[in-house]
Amino acid sequence: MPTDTTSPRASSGSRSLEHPARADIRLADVLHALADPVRLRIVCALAAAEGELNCADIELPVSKSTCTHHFRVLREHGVIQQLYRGTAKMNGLRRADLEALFPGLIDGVLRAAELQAGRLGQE
Amino acid sequence: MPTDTTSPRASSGSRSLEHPARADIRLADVLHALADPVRLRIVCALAAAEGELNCADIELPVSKSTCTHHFRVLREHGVIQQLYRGTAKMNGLRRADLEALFPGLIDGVLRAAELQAGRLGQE
DNA sequence: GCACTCATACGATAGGCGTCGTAGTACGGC
DNA sequence: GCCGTACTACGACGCCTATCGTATGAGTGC
Repeated sequence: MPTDTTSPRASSGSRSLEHPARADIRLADVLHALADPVRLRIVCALAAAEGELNCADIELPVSKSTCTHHFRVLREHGVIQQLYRGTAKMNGLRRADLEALFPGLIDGVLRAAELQAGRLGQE
Repeated sequence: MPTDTTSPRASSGSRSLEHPARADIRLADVLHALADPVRLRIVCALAAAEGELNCADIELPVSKSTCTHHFRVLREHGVIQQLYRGTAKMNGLRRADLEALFPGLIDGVLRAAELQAGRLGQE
């Protein structure tokens, strides 16, 4: 990054990432973000954790690069928030924003995912 | 249809279309089906109509072919049901199936779509 | 300072999807 | 029987996306 000489304090765990504002989150985008099995799994894990999770804390059947890609999709579509903390990147659901925009939607999806997992698991 | 001599009553509105069984409907597929603005519009219109709608009864900003494509996606992913009635094809939401599989999900999505429409409309 | 780890960026690839136009098929009415 | 209407099938096009491997940057600990 040759041109970035303007921010000398870019370190100390504050490499910041772009997130859409609450008002810019679109339903179709959120649904699209949730429509991938891998991402659905990520969201379920984050919801279950209730707190923040390291990227590597979620076991996924894809490579590291692909994992990064999915996290980015979720972030850019307003589903999760990410921030750096030292060497790790913590991820969390944007529950409050999503609930404000689409009340009940996320819980419905999470519940549906659980139900389906149970159904498919024991059949 | 040269080989179809087995069903003498194939007319009278019974060209039948393939629908997935309730047990074969997957959450990710449903979300994917709903993740397109055009399809979201179709689903909202069908939900508002409460009954069955002709394909052409829903105004869409796409060509006829594309329209057919979107209806097919919705049907093959288990979101709507379609059946021929004479020259027209009637469409209806598979509310009961979806509600049984993913309780509250569809209503959540529909409500979210309404809220967003209101928000975007008057801003 | 150096090595290690975490995560990213970039390039490449293959497949899917949304879009359209055109040609074709099924029904119903004249 | 013929035509108009409603929808479909098929092929094409461009874009987006999921996937990967490799190279790179940021931070931690020795």
